[in-house]
Amino acid sequence: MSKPVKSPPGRPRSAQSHQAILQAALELLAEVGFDRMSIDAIATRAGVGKPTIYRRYKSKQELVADAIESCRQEYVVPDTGSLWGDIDALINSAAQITFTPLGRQTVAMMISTASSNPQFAQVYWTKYLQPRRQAFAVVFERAKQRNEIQADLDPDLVFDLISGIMLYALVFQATTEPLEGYIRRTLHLLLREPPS
Amino acid sequence: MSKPVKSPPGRPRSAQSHQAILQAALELLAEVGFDRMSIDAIATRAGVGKPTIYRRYKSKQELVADAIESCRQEYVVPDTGSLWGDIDALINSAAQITFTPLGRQTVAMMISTASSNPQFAQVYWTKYLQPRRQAFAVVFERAKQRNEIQADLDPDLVFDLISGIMLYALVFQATTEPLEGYIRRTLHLLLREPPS
Amino acid sequence: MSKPVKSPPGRPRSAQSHQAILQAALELLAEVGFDRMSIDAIATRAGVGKPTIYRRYKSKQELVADAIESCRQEYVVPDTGSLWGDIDALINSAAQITFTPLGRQTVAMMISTASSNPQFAQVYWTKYLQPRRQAFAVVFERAKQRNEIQADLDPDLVFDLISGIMLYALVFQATTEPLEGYIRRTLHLLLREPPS
Amino acid sequence: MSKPVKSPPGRPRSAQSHQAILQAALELLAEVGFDRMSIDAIATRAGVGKPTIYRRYKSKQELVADAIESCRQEYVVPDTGSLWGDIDALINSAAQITFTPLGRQTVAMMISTASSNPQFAQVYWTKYLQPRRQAFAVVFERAKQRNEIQADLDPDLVFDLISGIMLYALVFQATTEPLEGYIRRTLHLLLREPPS
DNA sequence: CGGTAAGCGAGACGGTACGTCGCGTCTTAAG
DNA sequence: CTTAAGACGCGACGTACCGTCTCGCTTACCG
Repeated sequence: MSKPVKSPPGRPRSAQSHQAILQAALELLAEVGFDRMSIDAIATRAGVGKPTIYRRYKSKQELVADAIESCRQEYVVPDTGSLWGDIDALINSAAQITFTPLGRQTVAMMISTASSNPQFAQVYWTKYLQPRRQAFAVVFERAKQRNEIQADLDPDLVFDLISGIMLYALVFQATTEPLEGYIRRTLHLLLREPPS
Repeated sequence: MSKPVKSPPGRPRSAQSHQAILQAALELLAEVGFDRMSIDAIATRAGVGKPTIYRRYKSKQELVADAIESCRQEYVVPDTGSLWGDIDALINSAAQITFTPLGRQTVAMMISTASSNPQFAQVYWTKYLQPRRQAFAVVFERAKQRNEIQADLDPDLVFDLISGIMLYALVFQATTEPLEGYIRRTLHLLLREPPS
Repeated sequence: MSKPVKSPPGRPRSAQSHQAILQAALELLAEVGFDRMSIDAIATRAGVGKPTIYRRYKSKQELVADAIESCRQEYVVPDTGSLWGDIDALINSAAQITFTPLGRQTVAMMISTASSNPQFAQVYWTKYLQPRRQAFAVVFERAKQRNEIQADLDPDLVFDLISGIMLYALVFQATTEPLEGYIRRTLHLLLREPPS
Repeated sequence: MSKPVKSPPGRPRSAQSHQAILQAALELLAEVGFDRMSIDAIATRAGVGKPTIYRRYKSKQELVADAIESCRQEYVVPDTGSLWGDIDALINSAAQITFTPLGRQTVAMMISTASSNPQFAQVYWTKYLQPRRQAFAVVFERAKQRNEIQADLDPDLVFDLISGIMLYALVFQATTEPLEGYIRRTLHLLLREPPS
């Protein structure tokens, strides 16, 4: 059989260009940051025309949001059998994503965009934080069943506190103590355990 | 002995222009935000030539940093006689500064600048957060003497957690519950009191 | 063999913009003169962005040179049947071009540019003076055949003298006698006729 | 009666600064030309403040005019005993002044300024050309008395023609034959002598 | 001889124009 | 009908000079 698919004239590169654009955007985001990254540069590096980008995204923010979104890895709720094991896994996972040049840029862009363009923060919240918050709730539920923590402890509040302190450490990186200890001390305080 | 500092030759820089520039920068920052604010617009509103701005600041960030810096008001440690009274005063003070268009822009700019220009975050930390952290320690010390809280509670950790949660709320403003209650619940949790 | 000239890729430059730029440049040149004419003003009047101008011309001089070049009209050798008739036609033609605001600006720019940018004068010479010089030679040849002038009179030298005196009158306009009489007296002298 | 003019109160203007300004102006005029020469550069090179320049001259043109004026050397009517000897002396004198970078700039500036600022050309005419025109008339008068030329030859017209042709040659330097021969041929033609 | 008024170098001032860069859109030719 | 290429109108950028002004200091004269 010869090719029966007579696809509409000329769209074969679509996926390829798409990937090249996202790749170039991510590279440049990590290299020079959001502000200094130009659409022209992305197009050139991706070997793509500017309209090809604008056909897909209305703005730089949209493009970058999608680029960041595209490289999110599979997310699984850890289940190591103990509360602290699960927590370590969650924190490591978050730290690996956040405390890199790309992660910093992501957060920076999101924050600086947030006031003028709240839906961008919304996207980040929904796509990224929400699942982790729910995962955290699952971890907490298991811990409660194991009697590792009190039954009335609000997992969302704890999660938000941890997220906040990570954000805080991200911003004032050089001026605060190492992040790990910070988070550990916080959790011990919240869980009413003596620091180990 | 006379002062060793000699006034430099030439016409001194106009303090009046300086003020006008800072004023215009703050106004525009609050009105349109950092990104949409042009140096031309600042110069025009301040009734000043562009070079007069560039003579003082190498970049928009430097200018805005100085503008923000210039409008920090006097800071006093509250002493209402009770822990929660003091805390309310501190939180209100922080909220008044942070949860305004100008405050949001300040934080946004600071964060987006932080990775490429860490000393900017450093300045914010030193000039703004540090004093409040110390004030918080004083308030805690008084509360401990009144036996309102446990003696081993680390005020810095609590302060950083509160700061973090405020930052978090600032970024994800629309997606979380109202800030006040959030902070109150957090503090009750940390201070091991039942929510009132 | 096919044409070796390939049309370059991308959107071609707009002939419409090109015309508008030249038109605006000529207008402003005549209105305010070369020095007081800004590229911004040209762009605005032409309804065109500044980069569109700079894409075509590296400097104001280049632009103006092209603008002037673009409005050179068709040139025909006069043939009135008598030497003086032809000469009158030539001089009138030259005067109409030169002794106008635009003409003055043209010559002024050319001269002030000449030392730093000799090829500009070269262009003017080749495109404008050369044809007239040749026309003058033709007129002279006809006059010689009619025995109106001596056979050994060098038309180029006479032409250059006339051109020189016109230039001289252009520069020192207010301080010399009216041009027409000047040129007439000169020609009578050169042609060894008594002034009529 | 002694001088009724009272010297004005206050510190008199420094002759030294004056000289330095003129010197710097001439150097820069020859080096970079009128347009690319900035008052700032003149002030810096002269080791002088800008107001010191503006106190003396209202504009760049005025300054440059004075600078050029200041370096005019003594002018004497040649009297070699023969017409052609005198003419050679006059032409050499003119050529020495005109066909140098500084001379070209002078003429260029004058011409480009002439239309917007005719009095500048007027100054050049009065201070520079007028004396030479008169000298030329004297030389002609002597030649007529020696019967070297016809009595009815108008020295002013001849002078203007020579001036014009020199101007012409200055502008179209590269495109015409060497100046000397040109002028000689012209004169022979005007004086009705066969070219020697 | 001491006051004083103008000149001095330096350089900041409000402006204007410069030439460049990036935006997001439009227009080609090629496939 | 999409692509790569690239020109378009727009507008902000940061720089260079303009001509004026304000400093703190001479410097020469005049009372």
